[in-house]
Amino acid sequence: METLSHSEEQVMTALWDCGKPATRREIAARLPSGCTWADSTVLNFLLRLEKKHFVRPDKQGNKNIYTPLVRRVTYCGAASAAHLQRLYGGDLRAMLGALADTGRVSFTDMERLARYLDNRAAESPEYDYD
Amino acid sequence: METLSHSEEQVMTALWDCGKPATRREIAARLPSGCTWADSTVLNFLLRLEKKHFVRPDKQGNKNIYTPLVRRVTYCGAASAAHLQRLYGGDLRAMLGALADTGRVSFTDMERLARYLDNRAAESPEYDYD
DNA sequence: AAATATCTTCCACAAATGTAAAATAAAGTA
DNA sequence: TACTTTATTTTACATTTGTGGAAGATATTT
Repeated sequence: METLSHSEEQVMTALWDCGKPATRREIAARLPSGCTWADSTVLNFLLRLEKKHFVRPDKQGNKNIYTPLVRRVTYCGAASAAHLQRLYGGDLRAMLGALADTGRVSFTDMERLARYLDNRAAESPEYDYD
Repeated sequence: METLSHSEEQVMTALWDCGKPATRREIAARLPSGCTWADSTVLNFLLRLEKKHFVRPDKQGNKNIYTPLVRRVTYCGAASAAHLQRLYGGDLRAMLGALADTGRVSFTDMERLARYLDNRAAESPEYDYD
């Protein structure tokens, strides 16, 4: 799969967050609060995402409605797998440990996660492929 | 913290993997197997890492011995937190789900992880900061 | 010492990225 | 219809990244 820059990822994330095809204004509204990009900057990223076949713009009058062409879980899964490989050699526990140490992922989060994984384990034998 | 490019991250990862200060040859030997970088490419990345204060080269005769100046867990934790925020709005479960769906992280891995988290929860009350 | 092999640093250059102004087009409005 | 607003597309340009050759410095061998 084609790769995205961090900025492009943020725009895709905003679009995915919209939950349905969206205009550039709706997308911009979902960008992280601190974001100060000019209108044309956002539009330009959308152009580049179109070139990379990540979105399709549909003309509605003079406006564009953007539809994601890649599923979030597909792209993000691949990106996270690459990240995991590059930084931790694929060791998931190492990543979780590093995240915990930042303090930005709390013990409570981890606990919830553990419960989630336990459930997933119990209910989803289809993931047993190794 | 200063940010690194993917290539620079790979070089840092290789250095961290060495477990101790290392020469550029030792570092290069730890790069992912498929890597075809020319010698001067690796050296150049090390130069850039030096500019960014991620490594310190100590001359040993004409050779350089490179020492990491940033702890792996520090950099990787921050990088992963940023990744998590950018792609999943900070939702760790979403990331784990996406990873599981790639098939590159197996159910067994997840199970092991769940046990690890449970233990961490039991043994490390110092992580209870929220 | 001369020749040879190693190392590192400097330079170069194309491609990608971040950022946005200028140009163009379409739509709404006085 | 002429003016104003809003959208999109083009173009621009500095910075960073990926990649490695050329040049300079040090050591090793004959």
